Amino acid sequence: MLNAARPCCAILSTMRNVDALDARILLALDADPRATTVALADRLGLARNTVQARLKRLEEGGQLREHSRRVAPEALGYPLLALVTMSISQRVGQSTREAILRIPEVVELLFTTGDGDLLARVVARDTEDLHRITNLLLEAPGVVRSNTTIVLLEVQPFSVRSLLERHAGP
Amino acid sequence: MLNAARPCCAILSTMRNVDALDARILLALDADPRATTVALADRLGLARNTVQARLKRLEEGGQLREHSRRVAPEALGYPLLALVTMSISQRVGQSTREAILRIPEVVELLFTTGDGDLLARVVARDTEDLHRITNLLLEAPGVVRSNTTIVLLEVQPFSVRSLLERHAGP
DNA sequence: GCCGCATTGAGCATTCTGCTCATAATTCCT
DNA sequence: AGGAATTATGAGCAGAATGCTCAATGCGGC
Repeated sequence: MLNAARPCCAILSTMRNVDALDARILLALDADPRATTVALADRLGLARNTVQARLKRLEEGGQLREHSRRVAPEALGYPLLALVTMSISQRVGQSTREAILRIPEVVELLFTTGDGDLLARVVARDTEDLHRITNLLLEAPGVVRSNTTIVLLEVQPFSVRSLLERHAGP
Repeated sequence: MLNAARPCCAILSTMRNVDALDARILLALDADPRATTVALADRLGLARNTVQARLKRLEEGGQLREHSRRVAPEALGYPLLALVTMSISQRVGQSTREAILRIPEVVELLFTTGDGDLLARVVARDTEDLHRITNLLLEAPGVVRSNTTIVLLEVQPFSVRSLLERHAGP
């Protein structure tokens, strides 16, 4: 898991983009994730073989990410969501990120521009739990400053449906 | 889609938490998202009926979110990822969030504590595209200030696998 | 016009699903 | 400990889906 890091753009070269048909299939899957290939083909007016081949390509081609993306952290007992920006003092080696990624409550970790160098998305059981986790973060080698922002409301949880809809065409 | 907003905690009351067995099933699904129920049952040493019932409950109980969470925006032609924090001047009504959510490139929208009131996760085709989108955001009613941070590297893309592993027990 | 690529339709053996029911095994409550 | 409720298991069965192959049919680029 520690070497899951990847530059945002390097993928583009290897990764074949999804076209309008792929987008339509993914949207149909969005409406009913457990739909069978046949059901999707019916709904979209496509041949079963087409949907089957497309889906296989999407899964094998890396356009689809891991399934745990769909699991709601609340359901695991972590109703609190926070964003922690951190500044790194020294040249950041593997050690810093490894230390941070060893914390299970860190569900996402990004290098960013701007005032902070690192942004961690953290889930917690409650505020006390969050305090414990931010302390853990500050103990990671090279982390000199941290700033915690609590998420009050997920107005729109992560979703690329709007992009898919645009991609799917009219 | 506009009314997908939900308080972080209200769910907990309705939502039955996933237990260790659920977590193991979800982890197995993570390893092979297209695995059949029978295959999962075999791998986990469970009865087919058990896995079938559990999965049905997870899907129907809201513990699993939409499928498009798994789609990589890069594959749709949006290699750039940015975080835009915004300050809201007036009492923010529906109009502000609706205006923002009408922008397809906004893939996530959060109300937060701290210096900004709103945080938008935005994907873009390139920096010029990002500039266009941030201007769109500033045109939304009530948005007075914005601060854009570019994501340089996704060290760890969103994943709750570590939480699942802890939940699954030893 | 020709070639490569994707879609389509068909067929077939195997596997899976959805469903029900009855029987253990667990957990929870008193 | 006793008993009840929930959960897991095993079996069975008709119908449906899958994985696979092959041949035919578009469709765009050169």
